[in-house]
Amino acid sequence: MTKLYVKSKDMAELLSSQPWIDEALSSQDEMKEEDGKPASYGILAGLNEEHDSIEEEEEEEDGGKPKRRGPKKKKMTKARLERFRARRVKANARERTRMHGLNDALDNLRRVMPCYSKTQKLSKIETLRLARNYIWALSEVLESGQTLEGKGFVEMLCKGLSQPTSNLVAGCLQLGPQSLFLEKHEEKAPVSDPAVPSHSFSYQSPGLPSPPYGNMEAHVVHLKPPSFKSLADPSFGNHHQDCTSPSYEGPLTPPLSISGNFSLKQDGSPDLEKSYSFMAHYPSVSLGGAHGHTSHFSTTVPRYDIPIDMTYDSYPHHMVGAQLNAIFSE
DNA sequence: TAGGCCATCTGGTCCT
DNA sequence: AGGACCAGATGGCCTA
Repeated sequence: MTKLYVKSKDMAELLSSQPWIDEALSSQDEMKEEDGKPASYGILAGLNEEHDSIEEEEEEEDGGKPKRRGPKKKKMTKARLERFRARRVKANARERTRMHGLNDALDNLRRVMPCYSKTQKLSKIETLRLARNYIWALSEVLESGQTLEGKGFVEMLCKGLSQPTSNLVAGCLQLGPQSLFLEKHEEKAPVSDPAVPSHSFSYQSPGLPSPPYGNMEAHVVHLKPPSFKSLADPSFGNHHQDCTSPSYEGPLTPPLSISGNFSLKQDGSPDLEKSYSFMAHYPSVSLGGAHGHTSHFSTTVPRYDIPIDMTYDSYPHHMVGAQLNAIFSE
């Protein structure tokens, strides 16, 4: 049964008294079949042109004969109705495409977030909140020129996020990289034996609630560079090229770059063709030795992700270790 | 079952 | 006139 969505019962009665309404209503069911979606809302779609005339008549009816003014309303003929429907279907398709584009952009944003999972996507609103926090946190790092403490970084990222998302982010960031880049400042990371799984990635309960969505191992963690001092070092972005670890075929997310993102080719070198290029301007940013007032960072920071849908046991830790050593052994 | 999230439809508004 | 954008409404799906 088709529903009428109108402002008032009176209006519904008024509209239903119109001769064209039956035809229009019957067409709604066809619409439903065509679009594969309920047409319950705006069931009078395409008939609003007629609403105006109806309301006009109502206003003019006080006292005597309704006077017709303004452009003469065309009767909703079958041809007009069909034209309207065609227009509406086209508009719906455009709107779908538009929303898909929006969702794609949101997906791209998810991929460059500190915590990314294909299996458990952040909601739209949480993605935007996390993005805001992420930008904020990175800005803080740039301004202070210091590395954020792991806990502080997590706290900044989780500000304003829902509890489940906070748990997810906190859990992801406590998986290992945090301790990794904190250790870096204490001592040079020893070159790990590629054959031996990296201890840094052995999951230890961080004392935080478990992520609500599956295992830790199901999420991608974007590793942070040890400090943003490295960003100012032009040689930093080349580390991944020197990495001699076996080529990893997993889903590397776009590596983060201050100046944009780049994609990695199969051999691990940056795919400049696919790189985004936008310059970030940071006025008077002090980066531990970096000079200048407006910094154009053209260096890139490689990001290495733990692939999703891969259990801890199956994950090639030695590759992670090699990659991390390449990053952090500066 | 309620609430959150999402995709879609829809009509209005603005712009080209 | 037609397209882009927007916000409201709706129903489906999923989870606690």
